[in-house]
Amino acid sequence: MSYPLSTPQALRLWHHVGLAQVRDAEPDLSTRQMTILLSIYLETPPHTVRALAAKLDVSKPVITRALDAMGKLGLVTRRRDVTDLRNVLIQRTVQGSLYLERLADLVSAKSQEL
Amino acid sequence: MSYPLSTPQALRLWHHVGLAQVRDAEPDLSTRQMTILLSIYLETPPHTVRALAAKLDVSKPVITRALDAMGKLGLVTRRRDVTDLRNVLIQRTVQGSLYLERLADLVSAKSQEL
DNA sequence: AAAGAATGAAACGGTTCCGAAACAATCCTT
DNA sequence: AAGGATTGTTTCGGAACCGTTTCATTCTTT
Repeated sequence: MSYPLSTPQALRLWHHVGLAQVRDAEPDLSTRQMTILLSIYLETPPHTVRALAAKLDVSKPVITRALDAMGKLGLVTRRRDVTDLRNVLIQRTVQGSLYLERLADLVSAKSQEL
Repeated sequence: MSYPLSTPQALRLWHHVGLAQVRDAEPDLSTRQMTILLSIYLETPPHTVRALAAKLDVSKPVITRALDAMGKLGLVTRRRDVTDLRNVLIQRTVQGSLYLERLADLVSAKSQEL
């Protein structure tokens, strides 16, 4: 996969994936939440609130609240850092992995039908 | 572009695009709004509230409110149907085209860096 | 040990979104 | 012309999100 997507291909891909998400009425994550979730699962740990806030260029409360929401959905967990009790380490869950796997399958499948 | 994206490629693409959107602090559209916008611009007119609601499998007020929000941003316009005054025809705008063009460029560019 | 820095969470007020129901306007049928 | 159907909007109470500020806890420096 080294070919860039053309303009209409990119839009169609976004459209198809969006349609599937909206129709399936899944627990719809916001763009911010989704991006945070992907950062947690794609980049190497450890993940802290502060580091995520810096990477996304948002305030810390934004991260805290997103973690609250996604924690309620079982997509991430929090645990205090033993070496520095101020820190909170964000951890992945099986459910979160499955959620992103489904998203990836969706994107992958739709990218074929262009 | 006939190769399907692999699972990690798909997630990385979503991540990169999300990062760019979150950081640029654009007028962030929800998944629903974005999908509605894409439906309007990718599919052949005419577009009515009812037809969009049926296609996305959501209620009509969802469409109405999304159109309100996006209309305020100048991304779409509404006009009454002359042949049936009950209908509202949703129309594209220059600003909406530019918005989606930017999104497509973003996706296109990121799809290259995989 | 005390003062300051750093981390994450909570509080606050305001805005936006949601689903469901009720509504006004227009069309269609008879 | 009248009753019913259709279309899009509005209203209502409730929930979620936002930015900013404040707070509690923990670490670090002196």
